Amino acid sequence: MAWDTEGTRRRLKEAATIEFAERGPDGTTMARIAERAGINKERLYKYFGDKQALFETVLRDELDKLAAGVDLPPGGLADIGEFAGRTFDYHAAHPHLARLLQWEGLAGGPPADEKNRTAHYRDKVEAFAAAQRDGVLDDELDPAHLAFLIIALAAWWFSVPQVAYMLTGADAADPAERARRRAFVVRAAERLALPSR
Amino acid sequence: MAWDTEGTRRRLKEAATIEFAERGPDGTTMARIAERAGINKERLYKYFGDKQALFETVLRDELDKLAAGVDLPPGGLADIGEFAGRTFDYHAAHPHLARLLQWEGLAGGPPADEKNRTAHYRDKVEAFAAAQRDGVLDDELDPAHLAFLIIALAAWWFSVPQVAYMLTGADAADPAERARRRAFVVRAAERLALPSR
DNA sequence: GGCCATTCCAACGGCAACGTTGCGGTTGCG
DNA sequence: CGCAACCGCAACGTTGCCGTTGGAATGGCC
Repeated sequence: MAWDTEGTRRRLKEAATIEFAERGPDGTTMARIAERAGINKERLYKYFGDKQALFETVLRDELDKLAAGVDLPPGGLADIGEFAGRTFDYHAAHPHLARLLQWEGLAGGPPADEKNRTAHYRDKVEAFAAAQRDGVLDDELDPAHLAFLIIALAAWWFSVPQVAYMLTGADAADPAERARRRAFVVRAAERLALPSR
Repeated sequence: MAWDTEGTRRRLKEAATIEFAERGPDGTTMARIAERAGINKERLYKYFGDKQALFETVLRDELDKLAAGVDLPPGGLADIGEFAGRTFDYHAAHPHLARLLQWEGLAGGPPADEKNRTAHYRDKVEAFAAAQRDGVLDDELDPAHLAFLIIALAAWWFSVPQVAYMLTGADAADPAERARRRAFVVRAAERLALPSR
């Protein structure tokens, strides 16, 4: 077998992503990550340093993927409902992310990769503000707060799934229910952000 | 000093609530809880059994307090904005609760005290449905989904505070910012749920 | 072949946490 | 008074994890 250091690194990181998302930083053990990856534990330390550093690497990577994975819809923010729907879809397809973000929020401490993320969010807020100036979004709303709550509509389902289950009585894994939830998110975003009719 | 078994029980539970909310089930140690309460660790086991049982007791208690703490506003659900605002206020005043709910959600597993909570939520959904029949809320929206997202508007801030900070650039502890956020939540709930103008 | 980087493996020391136990002292109560 | 329940304290055995280390095997490269 040829050397494949990049593959080893990737396999370790994927295993770490799954384990961290599932059990959180405290509940995860380095031994389990290595076991899942089928690679010796000692490699983890050579590649990523200690557990804290590994967690931050994982989180940063997943955030990069999110930024790359949710584009603005064709119509731009005028199609705010579709933007919210796509964010919902991304979370549904990548449940890791919401969980990692929550572990981070619960851990307290300063956010990982703060500078890049802040810059990214500033761009997003600016896009909302521009859409307001263009009149496609209601301009009476603070753009940062608005962007934050649009994300809330899409992400909250995955944040407290047990509450969603008890309220709706429906299984989140059921495609029909997921479609209903997505449609609701789309309409909610439109009612929230579009100019008053 | 007279016996005060109810007092020691309460002090242990309060300490456990703080520790669990802060560090989560995994990060919390029984010794720390006992230390915070100023009571010997051994008492914890006599009163509450093991760590898992203690966590469930704490969570159930906090949920009871929430149910008792957020009433409907005077105008009922016609004043949907105020209802959302009060939910926001409750979370701001009791940051424990949102954190405990998240730890529970992340832990997976079946929800604690499921039967009572489901019944409670069913009542809430029924109240939303009744308000729709009365025409004070838009009747095109599924009441369970609507109730869920109204909660999202109020609670999301406390779920990922690090994201709120990076997006708004404002300190959540600042009273002015909190007032702005609350006002925004009120308006958002109204736009979401009131009949189309 | 000679050299080096990568990988695996097994084991280690150190430490922190869980849950339990034994014992002596204290309080209520019949 | 006598007994049972409550409480504090210290220590215990066990388990599990972290992060490291020494050594050996393997694959690439000159």
